[in-house]
Amino acid sequence: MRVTKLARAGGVTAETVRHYTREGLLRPRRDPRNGYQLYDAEALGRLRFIDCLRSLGVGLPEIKQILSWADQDSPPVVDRYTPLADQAPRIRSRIQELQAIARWLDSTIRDDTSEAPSLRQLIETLGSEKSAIVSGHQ
Amino acid sequence: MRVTKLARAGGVTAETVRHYTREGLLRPRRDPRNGYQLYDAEALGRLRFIDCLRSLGVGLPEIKQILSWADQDSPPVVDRYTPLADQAPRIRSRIQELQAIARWLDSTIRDDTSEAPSLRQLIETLGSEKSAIVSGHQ
DNA sequence: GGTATCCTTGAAGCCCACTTCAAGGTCAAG
DNA sequence: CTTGACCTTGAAGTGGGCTTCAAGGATACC
Repeated sequence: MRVTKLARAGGVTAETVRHYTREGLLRPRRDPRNGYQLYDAEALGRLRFIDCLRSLGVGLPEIKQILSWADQDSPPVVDRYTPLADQAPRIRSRIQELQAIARWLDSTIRDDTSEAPSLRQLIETLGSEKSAIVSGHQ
Repeated sequence: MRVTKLARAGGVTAETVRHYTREGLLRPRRDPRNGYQLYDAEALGRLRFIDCLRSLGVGLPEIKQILSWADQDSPPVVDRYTPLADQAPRIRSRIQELQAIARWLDSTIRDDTSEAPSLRQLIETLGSEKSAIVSGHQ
């Protein structure tokens, strides 16, 4: 598929896909007839992977490195040293928090009787999940 | 608690907390003796809430508005019109994807026998989750 | 065969969430 | 009573991830 199609499938703009491609995070085939960039199914996986890591605050250069490990199916030993490893607890609490938000959205959106919890209550919940004390920055 | 303590609890830098405070997303009490900003437990919830929305690409002004609704416990009718509402599907697929990554990390980190799935396989998974076709940008 | 939509490139520009700076005041420990 | 770790402010600076621009070719539709 071409750039716009991939972009739509991945929920980003075509410009973003081009950007990742220029930066070498995506490596499309070329259509020899016109020089168009052609992305396969794996590219969508990469794109989603990139988007997830970005959402965790990982920078493009670091992501590029991780992807290059994937490309060469590098030794698992190295994997343990990945920037991902120390992200693990952060990812887990992020999941918890997003789930809390998703649950809240569910009840708020489809509960016409307005028996749903208030936004204030959701926020209170987020403050008291055991998972919060995950160092991270600095 | 004071700024640094909140920052650590929330997994961000003190500067970030100050920034949010300047922008009006957090509204701490003041210690009348010295002018220090004092944050209560709810502030942690707000901070985590902000961080989650940021990770979904929501901008600070929009988040500020959402928080102001929480402050005045605004009518649930309005809630349906929130920028959050159309984020719902995106949040759900993001959860799926993060879970896939977390599972992969689990098996990779603690599986010394290196029977764990490869990074390549994880990425493949991310490309074929039904959840991917969530419009989003632009 | 026009015209609207897509594609290419590198370079330049922009946005905005933070960071840093500068110039101080507070506080606890020793 | 000094050292070091914290806190305050507004203003200015930075970084990086996109976006846009400019100039041009390909494709697709009617």
